[in-house]
Amino acid sequence: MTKDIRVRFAPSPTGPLHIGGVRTALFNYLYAKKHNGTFILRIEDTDQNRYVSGAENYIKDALDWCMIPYDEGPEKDGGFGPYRQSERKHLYKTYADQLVNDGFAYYAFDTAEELSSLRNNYESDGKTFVYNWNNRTTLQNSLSLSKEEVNSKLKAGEAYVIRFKTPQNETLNLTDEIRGSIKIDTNILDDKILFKSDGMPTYHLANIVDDHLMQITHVIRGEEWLPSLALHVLLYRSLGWEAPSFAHLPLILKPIGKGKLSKRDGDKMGFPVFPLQWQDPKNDEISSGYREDGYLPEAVINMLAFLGWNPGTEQELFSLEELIQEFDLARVNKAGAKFDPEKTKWFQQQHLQNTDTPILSATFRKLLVDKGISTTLDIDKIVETVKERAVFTADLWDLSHFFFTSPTIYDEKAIKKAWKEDTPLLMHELIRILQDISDFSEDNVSTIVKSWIKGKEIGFGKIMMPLRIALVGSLQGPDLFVIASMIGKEETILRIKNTINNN
RNA sequence: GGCCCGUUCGUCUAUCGGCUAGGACGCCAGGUUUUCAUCCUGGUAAGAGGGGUUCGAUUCCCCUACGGGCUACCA
Repeated sequence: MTKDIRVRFAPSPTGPLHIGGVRTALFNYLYAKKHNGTFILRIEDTDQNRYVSGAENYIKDALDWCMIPYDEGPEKDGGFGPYRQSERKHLYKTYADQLVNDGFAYYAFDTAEELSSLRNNYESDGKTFVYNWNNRTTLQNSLSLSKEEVNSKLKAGEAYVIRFKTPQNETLNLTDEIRGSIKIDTNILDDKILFKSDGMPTYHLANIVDDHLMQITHVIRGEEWLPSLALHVLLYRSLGWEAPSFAHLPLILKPIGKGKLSKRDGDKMGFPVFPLQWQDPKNDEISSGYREDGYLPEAVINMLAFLGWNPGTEQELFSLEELIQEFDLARVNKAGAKFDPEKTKWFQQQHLQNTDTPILSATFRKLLVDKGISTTLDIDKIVETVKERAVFTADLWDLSHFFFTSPTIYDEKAIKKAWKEDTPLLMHELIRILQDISDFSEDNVSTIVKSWIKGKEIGFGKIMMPLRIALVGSLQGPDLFVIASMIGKEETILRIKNTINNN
């Protein structure tokens, strides 16, 4: 029996999850589900200074809205909890100590100030300070100090960190599922801090310990972690553990300009970078979200899936189920992908068209209630006739308001174009024709009005355009006879009269 | 600066040595819709540059250029 696949999404609650994070979660989820595995949410809250309240709930809500539920996570224990690193605090020290005892790590007493002034000195010389084999014996640590000195410092309660003692003169042959093999010379690595002086582990230690304890088989994360891969693999080895497989996802880049997509880009460039709207607890600033902007989660995940992955066929529209079926790490690209708001809109439009009318009607009914509109009209039919020109559900109102309310303002350009001197006379004549129609079904009205126009030997536009202005208020919208039939004879005639009086 | 990763139409991408380089978004044109949108049809547009390897390179290797990431007691 092969080992069960277990993957994890491990965000840190420092703010709202942005779409890059959602994509990482999605790929983990797709991989897990494709292989009947387990998808785990782990909250990496080891940095107390950057903790933002509400962020964890945001992450959960976002995953929920995006339809990527986790099998294990906070409040959802699968036997590997707890799932917040702050609640696992007691675990990490043991492993840090083990590494020290086994000679793979050491205590360091250099203060943050000392190190930062060292960095500044190096920088002014045009060099970069790296804490590693090259200078570790000249700094304040258990490698340079005598055993007695170290013990007395420790006993005195002096602040210390635990650093990894990177092995020397070794070429590591690392494997990434997406990029293949990567060779790294250990001499260029620095002695990363594993355990901070505040008693918390750094990402590097906590991550390895938790992935091991939680029996993670595949680590799928963003490319920004690629430089840490060597350290992580070394850590597994030093702890005597088998390392999982690694896959580093290409980054999502800004649509225009340079660099990776950042949290600030969204509202600056006019599109959301967050799945859900977010209000910053510090300054109450609001950042827009895909959900609030009217996007369907189906569209968002479809778009996200295609940022860095493709099925190799020409199919672009996918349901979640289909994505699970087709997903394959081997088909993930290596290069970063620029985010495209236009294509995102297209995905949305396509998914909205693929949404069944009753589902759209349900949200539309709520929208009507919010607008204080009560109606006896057939909402399903209205949605059906108007749907094909909508991109967002909110568009439904703009495309159908004239079914519910008479026009009060008329589009100026439309009037100029279609409301001529002889129009009022023709409209009065039309009213008389309409008055005599007893069966006001769209087919019947259409037949009668059209034959009347033909009989008059004038262009259709002479009648149809003014009529459209009367019923809609502008030269837009679906078939006129559908509208007339739905609002009924009286309302139709009333609107024509109103228009005559107003123009 | 150092290290690592990457590089096909403007953008997302297909191609796993044989290419008239395919699709999608966008854009442009035409058609349908006596309106608008949708929709349909067509068009536009690409292998960063230079060396190899090979009968043959977009595909393999090297160099350069460019892009991206990392370089914190942040993740």
